[in-house]
Amino acid sequence: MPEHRPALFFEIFNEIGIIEQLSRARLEARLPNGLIAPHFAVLNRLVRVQDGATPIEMARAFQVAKTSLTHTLQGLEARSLIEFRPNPEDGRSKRVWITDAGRALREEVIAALAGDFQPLLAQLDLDALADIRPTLISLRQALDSARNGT
Amino acid sequence: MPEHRPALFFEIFNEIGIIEQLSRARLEARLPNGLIAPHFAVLNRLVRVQDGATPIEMARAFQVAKTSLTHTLQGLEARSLIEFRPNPEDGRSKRVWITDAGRALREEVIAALAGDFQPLLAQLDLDALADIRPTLISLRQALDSARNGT
DNA sequence: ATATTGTAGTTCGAAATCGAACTTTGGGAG
DNA sequence: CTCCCAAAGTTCGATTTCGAACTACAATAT
Repeated sequence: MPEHRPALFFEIFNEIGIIEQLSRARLEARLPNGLIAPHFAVLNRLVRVQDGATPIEMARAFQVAKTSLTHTLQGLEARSLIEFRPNPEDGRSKRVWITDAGRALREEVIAALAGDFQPLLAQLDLDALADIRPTLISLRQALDSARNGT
Repeated sequence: MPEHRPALFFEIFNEIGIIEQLSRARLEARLPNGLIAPHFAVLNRLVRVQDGATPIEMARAFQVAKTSLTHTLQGLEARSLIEFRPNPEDGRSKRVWITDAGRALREEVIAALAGDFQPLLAQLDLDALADIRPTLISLRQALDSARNGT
């Protein structure tokens, strides 16, 4: 059987797809009203990576169309979870800042999720979970760099 | 620092989310016209798991709303990649069968993807990739069973 | 200086997804 | 047999996502 290797890729990507779907469903179950995963991803990135980022930077980081991000940001701004300020260095662009309400919401959601994941700790081998992290990072980097032609 | 563990979950889910996005983009780059990942997922399941499955079975397997699957199946049927037949055992339901054209398309896409992933083989440790498979399966199962109250 | 080309962001129309409501059929309870 | 509730699937309206076209500003070339 010469084609074991492609099958491995498919199986891994298949499992990853299912896990993504289930974990996203859990996240969205903890978000209020009309907020979904992409809204949370924006708040999270502003806190963890860069507050004051431009929309185009985030669209590239998330690999989504910039029009999709426009819509997501409008939803967050309408709820006063972020605010826009002009970019003094470039008249074309804005910068996005998280508000106190945005920070508070993010904290609440993370606390709720930590509780949700508590039962999983009993079922899972945490060392094994920690062990797969470097391989996932390598896989992500390989997919990401190949996208740019490396 | 008492809160290392939740952070591990978040990092893992974050990497998995990015990998899912990048791999989905690669798949969709190989699909014709108006077909996207969910269409391919249906063809794949009919071949690998069960040809002649009912729509409701697939909706549950994919964890999507049944209305979404209705729409996906309509797109596949319009292109003659699947066909519906009545279910003799239950007048309410249909059964879904893949056509020869559907099988052929799936084969072509898989062959193209195998070529796309070829360069990744050089960058990745395949043994490490094989090693994370059982842990991913455990994680998926833990998320899945907890959904049903286990 | 001025013209050309490129970039940030929005608007618009099409397709995808979902929840709610509805239709049709199955499976009991009496 | 009839009535009632559950399940399979569709339709409908709202939200999300995307690509194409557009506006406004920046950067570069000549």
